[in-house]
Amino acid sequence: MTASEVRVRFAPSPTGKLHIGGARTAIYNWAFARAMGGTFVLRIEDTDPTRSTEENTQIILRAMRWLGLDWDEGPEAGGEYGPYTQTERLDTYREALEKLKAEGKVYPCFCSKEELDAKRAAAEQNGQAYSGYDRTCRDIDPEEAQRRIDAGEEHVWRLKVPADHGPIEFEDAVYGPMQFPADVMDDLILVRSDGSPTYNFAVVCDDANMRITHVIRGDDHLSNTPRQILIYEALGYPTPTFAHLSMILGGDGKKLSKRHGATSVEEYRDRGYLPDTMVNFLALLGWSLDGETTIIPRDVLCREFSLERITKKDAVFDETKLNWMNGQYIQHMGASEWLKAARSWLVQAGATEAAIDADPERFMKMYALVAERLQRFDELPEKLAYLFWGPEVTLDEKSVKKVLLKEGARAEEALRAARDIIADESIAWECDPLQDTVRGLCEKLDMKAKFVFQPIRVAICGNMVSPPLFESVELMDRADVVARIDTTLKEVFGA
RNA sequence: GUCCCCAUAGUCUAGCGGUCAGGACGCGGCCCUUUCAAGGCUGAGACACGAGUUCGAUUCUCGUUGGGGGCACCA
Repeated sequence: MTASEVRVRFAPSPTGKLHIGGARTAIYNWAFARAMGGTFVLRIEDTDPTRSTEENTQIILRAMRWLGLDWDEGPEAGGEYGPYTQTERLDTYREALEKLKAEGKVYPCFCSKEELDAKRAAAEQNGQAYSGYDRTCRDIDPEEAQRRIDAGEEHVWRLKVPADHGPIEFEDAVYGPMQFPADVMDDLILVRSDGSPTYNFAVVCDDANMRITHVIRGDDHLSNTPRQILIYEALGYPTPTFAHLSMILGGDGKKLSKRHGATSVEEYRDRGYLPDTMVNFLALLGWSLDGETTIIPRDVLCREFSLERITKKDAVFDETKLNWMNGQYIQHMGASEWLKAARSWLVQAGATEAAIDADPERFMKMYALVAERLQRFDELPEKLAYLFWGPEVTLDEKSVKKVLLKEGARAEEALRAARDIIADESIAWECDPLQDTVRGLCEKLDMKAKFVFQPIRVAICGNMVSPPLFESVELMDRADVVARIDTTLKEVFGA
């Protein structure tokens, strides 16, 4: 490893599913690592035992894999800086604490959470700003402190922020120069009374020990950064480059939450969005290639991604555009890829697994029917169900009225003539010959194509709106199609 | 309350002192057409406001307004 190698990490806490915002953070880290020829580390931050679960960890890993965000180091992948789960790194935090104790950079604090809450509440009552911990325990005599610890008194360990510390400055790769007055930094807790590390402490230890060079994370951590820099300084570690990402908001401009509908990656997967779509779309929420290009395949993203082109502004997650983009990806994915992705939805439409396995060619032809008509795969079952009706047909009442029963139209006449063409075994059971013959029929009857094709469509597909007619017919069984027309003729016109 | 951040059409964005303020989604119209789509052409639509700096501000500075985030023994 060279000293200049880029190392980034995505560090979700397994307290829920992989959120849209988290996914984008992951994508940026991943894309940046790839673009820089660096290393992408995945780390599980499970120091909150009350909210972290193994199940959530698995859900997150699954979502990452589904998105195609492969990590070079992390759970299951291993790596020389492991383990990659915080609860397995507790000894490293203990070590760091011991080091700080030895150097007198931390002190035990015996104030209870209740006391502190009360102080905070009182300050707010009096209309005063609560300016952090009042440092009551900072000046307790070390020997007395040790006596109280030995006596088993409950305590946390706080960072002794140097009294003469000037403003904390750093250069954010997205926001530019940042400056925070040091006096607003209180002596934050590093280790809880149960001995577990707090988030800020654990992150700094891990990022330093894992040699992370660029911390790319959500905007909500911007105010945490000066605190963390204080910890880096106390520990004597070099600070990484920070890059903070603006938030992703819901349509109402508020933070994305359950109220806005789907918020997790797996929900989007279940509604029939493609991973390529999600990566492309999320990448563009706060980053642009050139301001012009909107379809950006992952290999291009991995080549061109740069921190410089990340936006500072919060972005609203607009599902309309996501739908459009997914449609674009479906349109260009090709038949065999499509069949893989569409499989479960085809089964919902009425196909059987066995039928798909027996004749994949036939099913791949269905791609042409919907390639330009699908935005999400969950639209597929309804759109293609008619292909699997066999000899049955379910007639849409409105379509029957408008197309077959419209006054003055010669729908019945056209349909009966078409029925004989379709039933004619001498005409090959293929789209073109069938379609051409029906076109000829239009001329013979001196009717506009529309008035001939639409009745046929309704009789076979049950609806005046459907994918291309004879391309569909070709994929069905001749006897079935004829049976459907006969049924329609009987139900609509009698006889 | 306090600290920090942000501000180009409904949405995602380009712009980095002089542009007809560009692209994409969505919306309207036209073309194509056996339906629906897709596609092509086309139209409407934006620099939050107010002061500066400057020959000239969307762009630089300050303020106002609006929005967002942090201020935990959560991450």
